[in-house]
Amino acid sequence: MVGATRGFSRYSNTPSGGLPGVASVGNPGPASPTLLEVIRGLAGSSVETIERGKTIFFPGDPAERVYLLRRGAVRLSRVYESGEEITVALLRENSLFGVLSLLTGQRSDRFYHAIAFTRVEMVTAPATSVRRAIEQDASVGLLLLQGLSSRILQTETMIETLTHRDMSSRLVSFLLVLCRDFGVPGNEGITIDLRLSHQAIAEAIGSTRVTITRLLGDLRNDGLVQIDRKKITVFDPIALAKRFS
Amino acid sequence: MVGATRGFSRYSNTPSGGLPGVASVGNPGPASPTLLEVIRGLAGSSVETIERGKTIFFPGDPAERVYLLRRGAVRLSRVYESGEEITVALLRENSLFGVLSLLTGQRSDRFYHAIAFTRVEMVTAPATSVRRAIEQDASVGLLLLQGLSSRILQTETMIETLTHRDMSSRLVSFLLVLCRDFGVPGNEGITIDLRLSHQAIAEAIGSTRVTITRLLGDLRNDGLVQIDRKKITVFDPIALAKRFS
DNA sequence: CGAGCGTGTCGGGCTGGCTGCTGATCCTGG
DNA sequence: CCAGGATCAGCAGCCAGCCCGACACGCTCG
Repeated sequence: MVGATRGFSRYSNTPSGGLPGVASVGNPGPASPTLLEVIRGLAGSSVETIERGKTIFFPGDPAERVYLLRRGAVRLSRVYESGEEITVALLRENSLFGVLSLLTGQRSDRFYHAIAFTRVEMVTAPATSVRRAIEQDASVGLLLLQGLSSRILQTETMIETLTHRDMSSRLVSFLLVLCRDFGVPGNEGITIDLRLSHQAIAEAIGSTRVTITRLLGDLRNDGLVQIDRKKITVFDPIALAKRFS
Repeated sequence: MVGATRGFSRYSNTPSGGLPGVASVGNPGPASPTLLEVIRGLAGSSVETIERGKTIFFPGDPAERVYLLRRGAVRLSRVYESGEEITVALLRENSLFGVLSLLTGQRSDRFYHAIAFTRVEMVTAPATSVRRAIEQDASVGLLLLQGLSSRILQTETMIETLTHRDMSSRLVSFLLVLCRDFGVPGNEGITIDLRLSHQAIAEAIGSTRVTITRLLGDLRNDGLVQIDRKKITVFDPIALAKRFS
């Protein structure tokens, strides 16, 4: 009951995928340029294509560029010496990342590992150019601000997901987040446009591969989701949301 | 071993409390104004003092103001119909919140509950004024951007905390975060300047009151922390970090 | 076509959530 | 300043959810 309302409101608030007003960061209006266009126009900017699985930056690399994801998904993760790896964020299109470099002028190094989770197209520019551009054209600052606000809201949603006590709720909540960020509507539900291994899901929600296999199996047996070649289709997000315990 | 290095590096990176360059958002230099001064100067801004436990905004309230926390701590939480409440963020001084209102012009409502966790002093201004100010003076945009970047890093640290699988690690990690954000050094360690009930901790890390009581008791018995009138003192953060499992 | 990764399954063991209760501490109003 | 209520802390016992380790099978991509 509780969970149902919870999940329902989350989903129903996002008919076009996103928190109210959040998804549309990239198109502030017909007249003004988009964030993408702005960044592409900066000194030292470049457009890059990265293959699935390749690293964008390593922990320890100097943080001097800002990135805007144009197409695909990027995984930000923390790697431990044990080899264990946890996912801190799965970035969707139009997400801004590498913002560490925007902080006070002093040098700092990346502490996350950014890898292309799918084939990725992104635009990148030196932080110094970005700062200069803001000083010259205030609307750039506003665009960036909107981009970052959107990131904060996404991250907070993820925190909500992670504070669920039982894994089943966590998984369901995570799937709904993925629908919001990576879902493409089809005639039999929403398909999450990512090739997700159970291991990858486990690393994102703090569980283990075996548990994810079991829980996903349960959801499938109950006719709530379908999995085909690592792509998950959620038949009915509202029904799925009822699975909150 | 793994955990030791992990915790150590986190703490040793933050001698003055904060990620590198993160804490100093409020003072970009002697010449330029601080974010605080800027916001206070905006049309429609006000300085407010809120007593511990009072609400700053409710879910459902229209999101039209931006807040900068000047003194004290604010808890952002999600309330469910069951009465259960989870903490999405514990904001420290100089944190910017209410950023939802900065997103695209369209109306939107708050979906979190913001309450004063301690007695709070904050500065607030209408989002429209903020937007106008950015257009007039680009350095305002830069300051806000730094504020938000800092928030993102904090939030991501919290996600890291929450993906630890065992509660003991989660608690330890959370205590270290609190030391970073609310710690005041004393002659026998770092004291977290918040009156935290076990329930409050549980709501922040997705556990239960009873478990927190037990784990905190263990830490105390092992001489790692001390608790006096709900204030927690961490004797040696580095030793505490060794408690990661 | 073979190697490697990903998926599905089983059992054993333990962590941690849940319930119920008691005593301590804090807060408030008379 | 005290009394009484409310919140908080601590303890124990029960039970299940989930981690761990191990193994077999299937898919996929070189």
